[in-house]
Amino acid sequence: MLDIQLLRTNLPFVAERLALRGMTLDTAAFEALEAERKHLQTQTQDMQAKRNTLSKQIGILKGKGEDAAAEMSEVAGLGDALKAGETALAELMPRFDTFLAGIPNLPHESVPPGNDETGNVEVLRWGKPRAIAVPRDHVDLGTALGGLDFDTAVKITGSRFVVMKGAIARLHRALTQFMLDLHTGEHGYTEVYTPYLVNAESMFGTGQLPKFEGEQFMVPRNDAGKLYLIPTAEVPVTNLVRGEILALETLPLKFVAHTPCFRSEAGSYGKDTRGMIRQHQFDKVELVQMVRPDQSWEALEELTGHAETVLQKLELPYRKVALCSGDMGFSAAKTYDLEVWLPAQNTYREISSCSNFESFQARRMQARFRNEKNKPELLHTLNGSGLAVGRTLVAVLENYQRPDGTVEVPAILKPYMGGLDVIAS
RNA sequence: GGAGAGGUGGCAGAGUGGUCGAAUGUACCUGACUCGAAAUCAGGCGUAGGUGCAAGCCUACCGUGGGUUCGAAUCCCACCCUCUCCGCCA
Repeated sequence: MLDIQLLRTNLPFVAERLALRGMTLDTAAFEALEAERKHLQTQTQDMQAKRNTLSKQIGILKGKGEDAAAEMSEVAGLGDALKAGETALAELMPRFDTFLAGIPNLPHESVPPGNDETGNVEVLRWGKPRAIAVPRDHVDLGTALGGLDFDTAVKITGSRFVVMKGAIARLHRALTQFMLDLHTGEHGYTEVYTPYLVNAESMFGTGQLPKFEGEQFMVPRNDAGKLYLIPTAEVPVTNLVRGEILALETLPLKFVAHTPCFRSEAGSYGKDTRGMIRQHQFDKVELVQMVRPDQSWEALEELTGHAETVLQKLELPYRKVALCSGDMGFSAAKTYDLEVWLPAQNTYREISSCSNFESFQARRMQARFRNEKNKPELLHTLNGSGLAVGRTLVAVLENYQRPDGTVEVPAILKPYMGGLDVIAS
């Protein structure tokens, strides 16, 4: 959520930055809402103040045993207008809030302008793709090795799920373990285990609600609420600090969590229908930081570097891309994507997305810290995949394949694989 | 699933219709005393929003949502959550 004061004081600036995202801010609608709000609020608050004063006088008079009829009739005269004002305000504010909650974050100055993914800017390339004469894709490799089974997943659930077996299931677990150990051991993150079902407030806090409810798996629960399967660990982990006021010396907070992620709309456009690239359920190791505002840009570079380290240690070629203004997610001020080399697709594919949200999520969550002046101030939040485990598995299978269809185990993973060198059927 | 207790400020804990945004304690901040510290004493100390150049003033908030009333933390209704015990259970 943007700072309401920014819209009030500098609406043209906000509209201009949003236009970079391809979003047209309805400034006339905002100005109309704001005018109505201002009028209703001041008018209603004046009446409330009057009522409060009179009611206090009535209390004092009655306490002394004196007659309060004059005050009683005066406050009675307020009755209808006051109620009408309160009702109108109660009707207006949710509309105001919905309008505000539906506005995406402003892109940072350093974000390259652009309308879609073609405007993204490559920042660096790391590693050199291995020469593979006729690369097979992970579906062929994994199925032949008996470790990936899409047909059985269709039987027990439906499309866009997978069953893993044997050494490949273990490889999947090894990748997870390796990533968690790296981030906790070398990058200073604290491991957390969180719920995989969250309430609507948490989904609102990180920006998935109200705009993207259709992309979520929702679980009906009771009349008062429903729960959502997390689309990313970002949701429960960032919400750890929702409604909190943290002490300055506890910052920065750095958390890493391994969770499954559930996305309902993944693949609804018929993209990546084959294989594990786009699934309704996938595992991810997520990095989350809560930092002081003056340190968040430094933190984005650092956090992205932590994700890159995973790829480097796995010796997987990748490139780092700065997303352009039109391709960023709703809540982000700036995003780097890491794209891993997939030989069978002969291209780089997204495997991590690292973003600085500045105060956008913190404002929705009222997540603050006490600054040097002892005043509550909004935190900045960041997160990034470190990495998406399913896609990392795909990358390992495809990049480490051998001509005979077996797959070499990356050196760094061997301890996690019981010393296994090669995955064969 | 059954029975009971309870949700008030960072924490603890008063408050059952009227100057209550809320006593008191504790934590924290400032000052005094001290060579310094502890102890002690004095003062300060919620959040969000509105309005104003500012000082300030105003509104809302005592789990959530309704209701009664001139006036609700306090009374009524519904819901949510937490804790304890029993049952069931990985």
